[in-house]
Amino acid sequence: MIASARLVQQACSQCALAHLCLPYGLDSDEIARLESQIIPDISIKAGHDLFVQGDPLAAFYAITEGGFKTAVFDTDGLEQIMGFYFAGDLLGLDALGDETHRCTATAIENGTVCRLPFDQIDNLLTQLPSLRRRLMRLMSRALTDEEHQLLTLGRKSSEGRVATVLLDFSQRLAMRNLDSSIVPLNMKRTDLANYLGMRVETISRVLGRFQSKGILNSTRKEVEIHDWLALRAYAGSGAWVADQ
Amino acid sequence: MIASARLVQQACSQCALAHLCLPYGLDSDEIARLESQIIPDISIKAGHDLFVQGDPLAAFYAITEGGFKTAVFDTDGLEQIMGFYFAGDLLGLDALGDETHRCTATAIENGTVCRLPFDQIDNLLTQLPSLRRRLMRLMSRALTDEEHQLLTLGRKSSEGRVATVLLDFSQRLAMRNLDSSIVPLNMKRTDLANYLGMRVETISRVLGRFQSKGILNSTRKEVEIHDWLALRAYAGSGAWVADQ
DNA sequence: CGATTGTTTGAGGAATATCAATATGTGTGG
DNA sequence: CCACACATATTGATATTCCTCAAACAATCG
Repeated sequence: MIASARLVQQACSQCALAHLCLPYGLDSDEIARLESQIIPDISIKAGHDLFVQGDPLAAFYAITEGGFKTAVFDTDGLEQIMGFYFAGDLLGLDALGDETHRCTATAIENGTVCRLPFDQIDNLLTQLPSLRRRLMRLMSRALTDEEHQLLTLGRKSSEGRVATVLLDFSQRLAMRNLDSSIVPLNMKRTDLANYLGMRVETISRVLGRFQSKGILNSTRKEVEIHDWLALRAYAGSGAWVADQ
Repeated sequence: MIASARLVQQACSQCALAHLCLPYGLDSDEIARLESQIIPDISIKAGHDLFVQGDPLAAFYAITEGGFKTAVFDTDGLEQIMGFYFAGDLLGLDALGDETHRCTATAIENGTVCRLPFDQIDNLLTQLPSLRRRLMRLMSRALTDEEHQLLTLGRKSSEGRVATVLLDFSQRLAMRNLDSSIVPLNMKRTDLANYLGMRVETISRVLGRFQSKGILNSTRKEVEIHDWLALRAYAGSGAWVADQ
């Protein structure tokens, strides 16, 4: 599982996830200056928040173990889950604009994080253009991810949505050199349903249909992908809208 | 109409839309340096692209007249419209991360733009921290907007979606000191439908229903809002999901 | 003015939500 | 370590929303 993989050393320079994280693209000297500022190995229990929507930006967090969800809450209390994040992902970039968090980040299982105090990072930013570029790049990636999600919610059927999220998780496993054919679903079904704009029962049924077609094998905690082509077909055009 | 309003002078320092645009928050000296770099008053015809997904970032564009849509295209050619933009809005920020446009910007009607060549802006960025902050802020706002849209697509019924987009457009009129109760719908219904993840027929029916309830008056080109409370109620919880 | 494009309206059907019941898992205290 | 209570997941039956297809209507452009 992504969750239980312990791929991380104390310091960035020895961290197996550095290529996904903030240090990527920095030289060893710059990494040294960065890692002197971070507080590694903070453990977070399932259900606890790293930060809450509206909080002033105090720190970024690099996930070293476990999984998190981010969500925004409407004025009416309507919740929309924006994304799921796993070891190697960086949380808190959402607050870069006005130094206030625009979403809430909650652990979906026990895990550990590195804390990167914002003051210190901000200082480093003025000194290290490469770090500034890296941060910009990560922020830009966040925008791209949200756009993909908009496309998923706007244009795809329930089968297309489920196929898409499975392939997305799978690809993120591959980026971590983990088995991409076994996709853990550590979040609750309600969270997944909320993220995909559908209901838990529908998720259940779609997974059931995929399983009976031999596309995958589904249990409560994970999905094993068998027929990649079929799944990609569902994710691609598995929609009521090939036209318009 | 937003579209036909000609609120703009040649230069930023005299531009009625400066408070929405890049110059906001800069002092007069900084604005002078910025406006010396821009090419104002470029006219764009309906249907033409300012930039295309995949293009290297050459310039930002400030809309001075008219309206634009941005869209991303899937590998399968699936199109999702990401947003609509009007006079005072800045286009091209999507490319800040890797200096490549992630979406296509198309004029939905004839209009004019100011061109801000990226090289020049990039130079200014190293010299003007306030401009850097401003750009960051605008990028962050783009993220927030997309998150709202995710909530709309993920959680709201068709009536909720239509109500939401009308109130959004209305609010943007208010920010420009225009009559916020008369919302022009200059884009085609298909574009609006695509943006909202629904079909043109459904848009039509929802507007019809709203009209017959006295909430608004709808013509092909614009909507006049009468009952704000009702519309807000639809936009807020006008959804199949108050729970979960 | 005709051709084309865009919008509205109607009837029917498919996808997915809702409600209800069952089954499976998970944690806690004895 | 077991048993019970509670949370979560699946399955089934029904209802509703929204899409699909078809046609009429209105606007726009040459």
